[in-house]
Formats: sequence, structure tokens, C-alpha cells
Amino acid sequence: MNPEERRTAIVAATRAVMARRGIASTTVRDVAAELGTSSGLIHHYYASMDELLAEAFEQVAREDLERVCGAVDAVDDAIGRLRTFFDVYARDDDQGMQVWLDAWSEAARRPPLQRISRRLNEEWQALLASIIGQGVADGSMACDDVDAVSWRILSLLDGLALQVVAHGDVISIHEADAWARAGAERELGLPSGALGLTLAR
Amino acid sequence: MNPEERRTAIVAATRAVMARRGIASTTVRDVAAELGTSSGLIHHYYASMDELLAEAFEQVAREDLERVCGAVDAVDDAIGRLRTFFDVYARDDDQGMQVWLDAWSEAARRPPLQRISRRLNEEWQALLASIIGQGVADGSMACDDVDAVSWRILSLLDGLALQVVAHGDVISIHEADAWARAGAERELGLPSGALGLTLAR
DNA sequence: ATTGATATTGGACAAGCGCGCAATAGGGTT
DNA sequence: AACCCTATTGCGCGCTTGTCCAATATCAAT
Repeated sequence: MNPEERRTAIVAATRAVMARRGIASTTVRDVAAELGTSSGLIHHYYASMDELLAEAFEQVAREDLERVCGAVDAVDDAIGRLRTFFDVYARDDDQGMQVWLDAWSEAARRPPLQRISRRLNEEWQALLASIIGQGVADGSMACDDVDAVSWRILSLLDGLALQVVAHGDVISIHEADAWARAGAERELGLPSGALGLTLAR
Repeated sequence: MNPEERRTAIVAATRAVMARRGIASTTVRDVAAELGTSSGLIHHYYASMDELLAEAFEQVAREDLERVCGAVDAVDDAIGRLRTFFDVYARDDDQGMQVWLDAWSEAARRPPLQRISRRLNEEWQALLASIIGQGVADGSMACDDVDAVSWRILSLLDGLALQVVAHGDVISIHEADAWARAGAERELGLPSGALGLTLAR
């Protein structure tokens, strides 16, 4: 198999195992089994397991970000963009968020993972900040500290998603979604319901 | 040594190691070394490592909650209580929060840990809800959904603390604290600065 | 003083981990 | 047909983990 194909196949297998077992308990042997090859092969392409895990996580995280980014870019007005942000973000609360929880937990102990997690989080915040900045500029949103509000909305989303993923049904995905939208409306001086779920709009 | 004393000593040692290395990488041998005894002794008092970790985590988590609870109870008015909540909560962003990150990450895979984590989180939310409920009743706070707002404030705190602990200086503890207070003020219709850090008040 | 219960030791054990390495397989080049 | 490069194998090494167990230390009760 072509080296480049092989590398992408290895990362794909790693992503599959990661989604199933979490970052911390994804082993070389698991990935090899998923791939149907030997464990030695993985080390022929990746010097260390940390490196492989970091690359797989980065791919997952970046895809999610770019998916939301793309959807947001397809809308023009700031409020529509923010609404789209919530629409698309809500999807990955199921399994994808567990990987983020693992990454945050491991970050302080694994520098390569920390760099990626940190950079991606900053990009999420920057995306929010750009939407809000546009809204403030055109007068559709009220906000005197774009940076702080962006971090608050992102942290609110993370914190709510955390409850859903870690604690099962202590709050439902539906509640988390609705509450996050309501919180953002309040932060930006929007009327209640302005960021409500887009339905056949 | 008295069996009861020994058990508490073991849990104390476990808490010390947990704070230093995190839940996931706290080993029997680490605890034994911290305690200055053999590893076999731990299993004479605790059937499994999971059981010990769960008890140690519960103790840490419950102490934090009760510390905040006690400080809040010493104040009468709702706004003072909420301000005290933030004052006391801010303390454990240093090391104690890493343990929470670990617990959330492991919760979905370790039922005993999940039960404890979930129950404690619900109690944190209940504490916030009781403060806000009082504030709404006496007219000092404006809020039409106490439950949702309590979960939002708690999630905001968790999400901001997460950034501090996992990503180092992407945001500072000071910023996280100030932003969380500002977010709560906005949620409850309070004037800016109403929940500002208590200084020689 | 002797006994018995139990706290405590220290190491063995199997399982699982990342990693490295000598051997093999397979296909393109000469 | 001979060759070489490299993808791939399969196993083994060294280490760490939780758990268990026979042996020992300790001390109160008789």
C-alpha cells in the first residue's frame, strides 16, 4: 500500500478506536487490530504513540471546527451566523465530545496534546469573536467586551456538553442546546428566541 | 494502628497523590509510598483501586462543596451569598480542578466514579439554585428559569476553569474569575460589579 | 508465658503497555 | 533472472499495572 494511503489509513483507524475507547485507552494493538495489520507497522510510520494520538485528535478536532466554520461562512448576517454556529455545533455532543474531555484531562500531562487542544480552542473562540465582532459592527448585537463574551459562550457550551457526556441524562442534549442559545442571547442583548433552533428556515 | 485511623490515612495519602498526579495515574504503589507502607496494606483495607479512588474523590469533592456551602450560609442576603460563592470557589482552580477534569473524562467509563461526580455536580447546581431562588423571592435578582440559569452559571465556571487548568495561560485565573462573575451578573440582571471580588468588605 | 487474631510485609503473578528488531514478502528496476 | 528497497510481520524485551498470598510482626487476652 502507498505510504501516504497507509498513513491516512492508520490515522483513520486510530480515530475509530479513539471514538470508541477514548484517547487514554487507545493502544497500539487496538489500532493494529482495527486496521487488520500488525502492531509493528504502526511504529514504522509513527515514531511514538503520542505522536499518532496527537495527529488523530488534531484531525478530528479540526474537521469539527471546519465543518462549523464552513456552515457559518455560508450565511451573511451576524445573527444568522451565530444561529448556524449553534445548529451545527449541537451535532457532535454524542460521541465526539468524549474525545475533547479526554484531551482536556490529559493536556496538562501531555504537551503535544496540550498544544493542539489549546490552539483549537483558541480558534473556536476566534470564530465566535469574529461573528460577534461583525454583529457589534452592524449594530445587531450589543457587547462591550467581545473577547470575554466569546470565551464565556464557548465555556458555557463546553460546560454544558460536559454534563451531557459525562453524566448521561442529568441534563438532556436538548436542554443543553436550548440553554446555551438562551445564554448567548442574553450575553448579546438579543430578544429571547433570536437564536432558536433553525427549522426549515 | 487503629483500623479506622488507617483507613482515613490511606484515603488522605490517596488524595495527596491524586492532587499531584491526577486520578488516572494514581497507582497503588504511589499511595503506598506516600503513606510509607507496603502496597499490600492498601488492599487489606480496600478491595480494589477503583473503590479507593472513588472514595478519595468523593471526599475531596464533598469537602470543596461543603466549604463553599458553609461560607455561603454565613451570609444572609442573596447577592452577598452569590458573591461569597465566587470568592470561595475561585480558590481551587489551581490543582483541585484537574481532579474534576479527570473525573469527568473517566465518568462515562467508570460507573462508580460517574455516580459520585454526577451527584456532586447536581448538589453544586442545587446550591446555586437555592441562592438564586432566594434572590428572586426577595426581588434582588431577576430570573425566569432558576434551574436553567443555575446550570448555566455552573457550566460557565466549569468551562472557564477547564481552560485555565488544561491549557495553562490561554486565559488567566483572574480573567476566568472576573468573566464568570460578569456572566452571572448579566444572567441575573445585576448591575456590573455587583458580584465583584470581595475586598476587605 | 502462651495463644490467637490481625495488621503488615514484600514479593510473585498475569496481563497489558510502548517500543524495537531480525526476518520475511513483494513488487519495481536493471 | 537477479537484485534491492521497503512495506510488513511476529515476536520479544523491559516496564508498569492491579491483585493476591504466604510469611512475619505486633499486641491484647488468657
